[in-house]
Amino acid sequence: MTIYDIAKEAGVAASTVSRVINNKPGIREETRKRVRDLLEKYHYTPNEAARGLVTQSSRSIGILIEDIRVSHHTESAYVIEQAMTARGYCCITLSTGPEEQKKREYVRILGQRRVDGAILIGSMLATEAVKESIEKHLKEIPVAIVNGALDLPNVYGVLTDEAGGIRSGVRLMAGKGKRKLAFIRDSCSPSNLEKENGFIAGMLELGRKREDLWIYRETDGPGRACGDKGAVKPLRTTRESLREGYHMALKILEDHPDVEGMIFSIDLLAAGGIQALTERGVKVPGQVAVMGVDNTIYGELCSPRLTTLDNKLEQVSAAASRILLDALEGKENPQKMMLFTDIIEREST
Amino acid sequence: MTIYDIAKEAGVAASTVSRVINNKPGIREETRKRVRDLLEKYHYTPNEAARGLVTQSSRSIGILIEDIRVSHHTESAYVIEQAMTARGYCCITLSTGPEEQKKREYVRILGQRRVDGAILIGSMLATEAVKESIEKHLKEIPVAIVNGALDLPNVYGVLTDEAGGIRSGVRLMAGKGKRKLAFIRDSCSPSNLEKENGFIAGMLELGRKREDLWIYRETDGPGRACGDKGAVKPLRTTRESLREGYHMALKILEDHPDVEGMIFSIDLLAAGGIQALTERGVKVPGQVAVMGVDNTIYGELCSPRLTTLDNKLEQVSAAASRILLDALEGKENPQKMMLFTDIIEREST
DNA sequence: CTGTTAGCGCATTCAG
DNA sequence: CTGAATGCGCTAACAG
Repeated sequence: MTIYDIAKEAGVAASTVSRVINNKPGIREETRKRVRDLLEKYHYTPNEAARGLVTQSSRSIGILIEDIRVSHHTESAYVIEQAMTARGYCCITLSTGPEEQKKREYVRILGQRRVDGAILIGSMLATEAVKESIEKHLKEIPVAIVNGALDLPNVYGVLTDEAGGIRSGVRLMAGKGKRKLAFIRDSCSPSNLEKENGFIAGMLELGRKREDLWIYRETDGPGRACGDKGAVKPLRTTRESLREGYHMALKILEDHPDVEGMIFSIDLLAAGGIQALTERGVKVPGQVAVMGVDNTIYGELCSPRLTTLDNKLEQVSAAASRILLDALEGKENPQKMMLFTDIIEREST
Repeated sequence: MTIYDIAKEAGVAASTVSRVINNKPGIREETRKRVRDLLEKYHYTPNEAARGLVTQSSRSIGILIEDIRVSHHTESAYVIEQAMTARGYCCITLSTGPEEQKKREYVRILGQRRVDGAILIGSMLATEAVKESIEKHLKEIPVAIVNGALDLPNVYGVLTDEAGGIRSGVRLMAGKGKRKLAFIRDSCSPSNLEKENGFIAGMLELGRKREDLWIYRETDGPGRACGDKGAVKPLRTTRESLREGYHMALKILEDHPDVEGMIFSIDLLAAGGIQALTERGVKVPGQVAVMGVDNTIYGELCSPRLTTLDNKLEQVSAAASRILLDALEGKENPQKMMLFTDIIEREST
């Protein structure tokens, strides 16, 4: 069913049908009704591809996400999708996985679909490979990054002060007499490196020496340094993260039996850590205080309930959506902005 | 950058460029190389909209999901997206929300985008409104439903035996001497009604009378019966579900202090229930056994760890993807199939 | 107020 | 082996 079929049956020209569909003025009410009735009768819906070809706009935006199963990324995608759908845009969501080559390829696919704009969720997507691919394939359209930034004229970055937040976390623990702290992070995303920097800054403030800090990076496997080109890390499921946190906590307990606090880069790791500590009979927070990041539901499920750094992902996502929509309408915004984090204090500190 | 631009610079016709792009035979290797180099030079990527217009295929499939934030739906979307992307299909994912009108509309949007196939995630999408909309807008393409079914010639349903699973759960509890059981469900999705039926069947087996069963349906709000047309339930966040489980457990404890077991329709509610029981000093599972459904990570986070009905969502999703891909290639499959559930027994029973 | 014409970018005939 | 012509379904000038 095309506008020509409708036009023929209505006894008008295709352009008239088009005008009716798009609510353009200058059609006699009688004609309009006749066409409308046929449209309804055949459940006609315009072909977006054809429409996009002539209007040079797909009315769609692309969302790139490293792993759709990570709950805080999903929350972000939800906020963005709601905002975009409300404005008539369709969202093409692609899970890239951790491989740089795939990230590159998926940026290209968005270009191929001629999306009107794109949003990248998570700092793991703010890589050199992605940057190059954006320059090649998404040069003409606005791109926003949630919790990341890339130095390109058409790319907007919305960040949060995670470093400052973690430093506050260190102070919080220190204020409770916990000064022997460990920091544990999973991947080496820019965001996690920021958190690590915050930890270092906080510990330096406490008078600790840089080389004595207890910083645990997740095992990247043998012979693969973090940031190694071509290092293909498989995607980790939530269950694996939980277990990883569990083992990390045990390892720290072994290395430093006098540890007084653990700050994990994400809630899920922290939840695993709490499970390990509890199982070992270590009191949380009496003996060891624990803190996570992201303010996810995981922190409310474990017991004791987890103190966490709320990095305002929802607000960041909303900001990124708004900035993208603004850009789509020609409105300008600063290329880079930062929101501030909050510590949600619960029972684990 | 179009094939014409490339063609002009290469000194060939557009059709030659098209042949090179699509790896068609019958081009001199020399010409092919010349064109390839230009394609590479300009980072050319064919316009999918134009291509789709002539090939009558968008190489995309639509995914409808009620709420992308619900973790087991997201897991499902992930599996599907992986399967589809591997075959060169793009996924257009839309969160419908609970309103029937929106579900209807989003089916139409998929039609408008001329998706080659569609997958609906969750039994909440197997409604009359969706059925009508599919008949209007997706009549020609294959549709698969994850954990649901709809009686339409082009719609495939993949279900799990949740009723049987819950009945087994009842037996499991009875086997441990817990015979005074309550069932609690959140929404009135077909899937939840199935679970309720399983509970009823199990309790009847235990010799209980149908009218004496302790079945708690979530408060739909004043004056809104479950299944009420036009009842607009707001989407509930995971946090609200957790709290709801908490309050439900308290209410049951009040109504029936002698309760010995609680079966919740989803893990998250059960996790909230466990929190309430623990807070009240009720031993789990000593005094009250608890069970959830979905085998999500939530069940591994709460303590004691939750016994749950694994409804094999991942397998169901994989099956739905495969069936859709088969249909896209003209291969036939039964219209309706069922997988079987397993109980994962942990500490709460 | 409505019809005619052209063209969006591409794949696919059919000639040559 | 390659080019010219056609049309996918639609919108947007431009006429009338």
